[in-house]
Amino acid sequence: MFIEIESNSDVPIYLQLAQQLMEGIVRGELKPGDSLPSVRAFASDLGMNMHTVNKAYHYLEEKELIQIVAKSGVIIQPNGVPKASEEKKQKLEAQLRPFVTEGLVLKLSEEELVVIVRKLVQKIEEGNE
Amino acid sequence: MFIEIESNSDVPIYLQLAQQLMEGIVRGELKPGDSLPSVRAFASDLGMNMHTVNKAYHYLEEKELIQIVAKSGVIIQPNGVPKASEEKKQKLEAQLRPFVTEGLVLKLSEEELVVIVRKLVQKIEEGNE
DNA sequence: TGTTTGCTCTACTATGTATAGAACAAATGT
DNA sequence: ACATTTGTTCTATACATAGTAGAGCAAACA
Repeated sequence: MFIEIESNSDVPIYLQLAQQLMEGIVRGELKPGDSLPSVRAFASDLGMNMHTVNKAYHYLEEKELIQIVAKSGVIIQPNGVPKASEEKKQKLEAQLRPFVTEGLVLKLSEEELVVIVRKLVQKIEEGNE
Repeated sequence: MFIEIESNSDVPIYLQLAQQLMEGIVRGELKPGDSLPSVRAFASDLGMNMHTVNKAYHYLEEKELIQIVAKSGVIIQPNGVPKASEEKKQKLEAQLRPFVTEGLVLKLSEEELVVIVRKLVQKIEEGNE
């Protein structure tokens, strides 16, 4: 599991970390039950602060993707991630809306937008870029 | 053109405003050459600060969707919006990536994600919700 | 000529991000 | 049993963004 953080990005580094861990889960590099590094060890590895890793972990815990066991460690959700509820799908749709709007205003067609999504799915599942 | 701002949203209100104006452009409610309200009048209408409207306008100007003519007013890009360059498409793809990841980690299939995007295109073009 | 326009300036508050160091109590490893 | 490691909690600092507020400017407009 290779983590790359862009310190110049406008995306907070705790979110970059969380997102890359999510991609690891999608790819199966991180399997249910796998343990993640301690906040101190991970922070040291990545050259960031303990609290920043902690924030990423809690972000993933809120999404029920990992389990944080106090004074013990952090593991990937052992039972696997349940499929998105209708509510979560709607939240995702709402979050997606501004970007679809941006595409449309830049004269991209529905098909072009679909192609972008399909390409992204491939990239994420294969671990490209 | 109806604008609705959610003050409880985690999306900054200047962005909410800019996004809804973009949807207006997509729908053709705002046509090239149309003028937008002055920052003061709009702010008064929407119950927000002049500077917040100003920020939304400059956000849209950076995207070349409107033209701000100092001491005169603001108009929708008169020549229409040029189609997205390859660079802009890639930027959009990068912005979309975390949300596609989120969908995949919640066990949504590629097809389900595509359906969400198609639904969104319809909603935005028809002005639903 | 008086009003409206976007622009600029300072100012203040609130929130989020990131880092830093310290201490705590429970789980873990030996 | 003991020392280490664990996530948690606390205080602190620094910086950026968001939002509001009020004032003044010079040019465009009617």
